Amino acid sequence: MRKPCCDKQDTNKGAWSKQEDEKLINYIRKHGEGCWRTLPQAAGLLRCGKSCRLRWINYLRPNIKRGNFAEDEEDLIIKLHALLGNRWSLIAGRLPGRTDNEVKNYWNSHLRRKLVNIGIDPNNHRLISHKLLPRPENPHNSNSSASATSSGSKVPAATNTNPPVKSRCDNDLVSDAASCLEDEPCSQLPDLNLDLTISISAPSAAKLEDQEKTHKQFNISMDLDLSPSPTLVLFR
DNA sequence: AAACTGGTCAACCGCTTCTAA
DNA sequence: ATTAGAAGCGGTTGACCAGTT
Repeated sequence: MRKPCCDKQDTNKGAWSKQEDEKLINYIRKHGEGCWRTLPQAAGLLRCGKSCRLRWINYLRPNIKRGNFAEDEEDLIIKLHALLGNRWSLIAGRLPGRTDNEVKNYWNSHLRRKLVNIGIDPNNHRLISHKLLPRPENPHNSNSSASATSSGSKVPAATNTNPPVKSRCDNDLVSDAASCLEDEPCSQLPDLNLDLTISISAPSAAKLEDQEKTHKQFNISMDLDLSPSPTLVLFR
C-alpha cells in the first residue's frame, strides 16, 4: 500500500489565502519549481505538495492568461479535442498561457454544450444523427447520451471518459479524429484538416531501439492546419 | 424576499507514468 | 528487472454566484 502523498491531518484544504499565495510565489522565485513534496515545509506552507503544484501551475505562474477564450482559441481547442480526446494537458500545451484545468473547465461548461446545440456529439465530433434514428439492433449502444453528462454529474469516471484511440472508424463506436485518420477518410468528419506528424527527439540509436520496443518517451509534435473548418464556422 | 436551479471554476482525489536507486 | 517515491494527469466535487420562479 502506497503512503499518501502528504500527512493529510496537518494540511490546509480549500481556497488559498493571499498569504499562502505570497509564500508560494516567494519560495519558487527563490528556489525555482520542483521537489513539490518538500516544498510546502520549506516554504512554510501547511499544504500538500500536490496542492502547491496545482496552485502554482494554474494560477500563480507568470504569463497565465485569464479571462474569456478568444474565438481562435475555441477553434483550436475543438480541433485538438477531436484529435487528442481528453488529453487536456496536451491541448493546453498548444494554447499559450492556458492551463489544462482551465481548458478542461471551459470545454465542459461552454464548448461541449455549444457543439451539442449545433448537433455535434462532443465526444466524437460527429453529427448526432443516430439520436433521430435509433438503431434497435444494438440497444446497448448509448454512448453519446450516457457520456454526454455535465461536469457535475455523479457518473463514475469510467463511463464518462473518451476511450483511447481506436483503430476502426466505426459509426457504432465512440472514436476520434485520430482514429479516423488512421483508416479511410471518415465520412462523418469531413471538416477536420489536421496534419499530424510524429517526430522522435533525436535519441541515440541504441536508445531509439529501446524506445521503439517500449513505445515510451516519444515526443509528439503536431503541425495543425488551422484554417477555418465548415463545422466551426457553423456556430459563429 | 425567499427558494430553487443551473452554470462556473478552483481545488481535491485517485490513478498512471516517470525516474532513480 | 524490480521497486518505491515523485510528478503529472484527468475526473469529480462542492462552494459560490446569477438568474428564474
